[in-house]
Amino acid sequence: MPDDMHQLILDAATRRFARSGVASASLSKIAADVGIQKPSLLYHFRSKAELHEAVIASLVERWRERLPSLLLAATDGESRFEAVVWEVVHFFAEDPDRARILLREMLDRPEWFRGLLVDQLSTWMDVVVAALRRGMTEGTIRDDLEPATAVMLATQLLLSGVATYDVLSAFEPADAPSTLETAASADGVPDGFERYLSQLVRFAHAGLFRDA
Amino acid sequence: MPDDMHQLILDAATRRFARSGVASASLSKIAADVGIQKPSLLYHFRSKAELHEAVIASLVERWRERLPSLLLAATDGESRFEAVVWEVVHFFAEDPDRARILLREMLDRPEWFRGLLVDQLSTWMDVVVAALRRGMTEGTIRDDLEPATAVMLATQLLLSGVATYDVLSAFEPADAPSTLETAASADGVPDGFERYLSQLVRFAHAGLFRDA
DNA sequence: CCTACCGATCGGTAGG
DNA sequence: CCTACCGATCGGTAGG
Repeated sequence: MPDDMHQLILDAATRRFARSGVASASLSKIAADVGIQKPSLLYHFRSKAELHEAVIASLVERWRERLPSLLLAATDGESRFEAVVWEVVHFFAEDPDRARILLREMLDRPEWFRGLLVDQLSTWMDVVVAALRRGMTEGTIRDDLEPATAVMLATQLLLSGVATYDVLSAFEPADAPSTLETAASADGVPDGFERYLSQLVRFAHAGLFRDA
Repeated sequence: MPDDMHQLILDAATRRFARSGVASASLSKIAADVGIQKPSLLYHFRSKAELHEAVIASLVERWRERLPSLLLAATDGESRFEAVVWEVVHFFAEDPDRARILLREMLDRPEWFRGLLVDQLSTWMDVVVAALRRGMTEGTIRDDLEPATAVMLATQLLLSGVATYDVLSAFEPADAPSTLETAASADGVPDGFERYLSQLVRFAHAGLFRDA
């Protein structure tokens, strides 16, 4: 883990791509982050385009690892959609750079991203839409929204809400009961961020569900 | 209007900045868009940084022009928040590049953007939050969300929903009743986009309001 | 994994 | 508004 140069480069590139964008992130700086020279980086990844693809592929792969639990959460009994929403928000919140990279790709290559969605998300979308339609006939889901559109909007809210937390928290009440501004809860997520996430989920929830 | 080179450059830069990001948009290409050479552009704007600032300032100025009607919509009687939401969504929808530029700034310079929000939006936020609190006591507004957070989330949903429409519409039903895929309604907004916008507004609405 | 180097492109300046 | 040019940095290659 600590000495797999391939993985170290991938992680550094992910960070740089997320914060500066792919075009503005230079191979020299990514190499410097892991303590090597640029030509050495280009031995592991033959071009910047290949490194870019690898970063995206790694992100997509981690999403696919999570899909089974997402589908389970979507199809089981009780509070199924709430479970899905929490799965999605945790996927982004455990590394906000994921959300930032995806948001940048949406802006940089919209048609490409659209194709990625159709390839990677169609199955998941079918399952979720079917469950939403059941919820509509049961009266738990709002029936004034196109199901697929509602899913996309809810996901976009979670994704962009996590990606831009640093900005959106500008007007958060500062009456945090924590003793340090860097106070973190058990799982390493800062207190303020966690409170924000629960509001994010509640907002997305309201977009899909009828009031209890 | 058509021969004001200063404005032509601003418009071209806005477009390039929105689609490629500031760092990746080159002054040469912006100059070429308006039919001049790069040194000629640098006569109108002394540096790329100055051009960047001018694009942002123009966007902020257009937002400030819209503020009065926003505050009116927020404080008048009946369906006040719905009017505000429509004002905001129209501000972005009439030129989605506005939303794209703002979203990129949030990713590129989060602390700077946070400061901009505090400077430019505090007054507006105070008015809207006060109105939201009244709505909570009246029972029309959901009371399980921090008002300022709810406003930020709703705005972020509208902004990022418009900015990434090309992506998020991937699963939109294609059963449009229009005769052409480029069919546009009276005000020049394509049919599919307009239907999407109304879903966007409905979703944001649900995040703020209780069910009727 | 390195040093040394390539052509292309960047933002910006000189000078007219 | 232009041509001509600057140093810096980019992605990538040669060669070891």
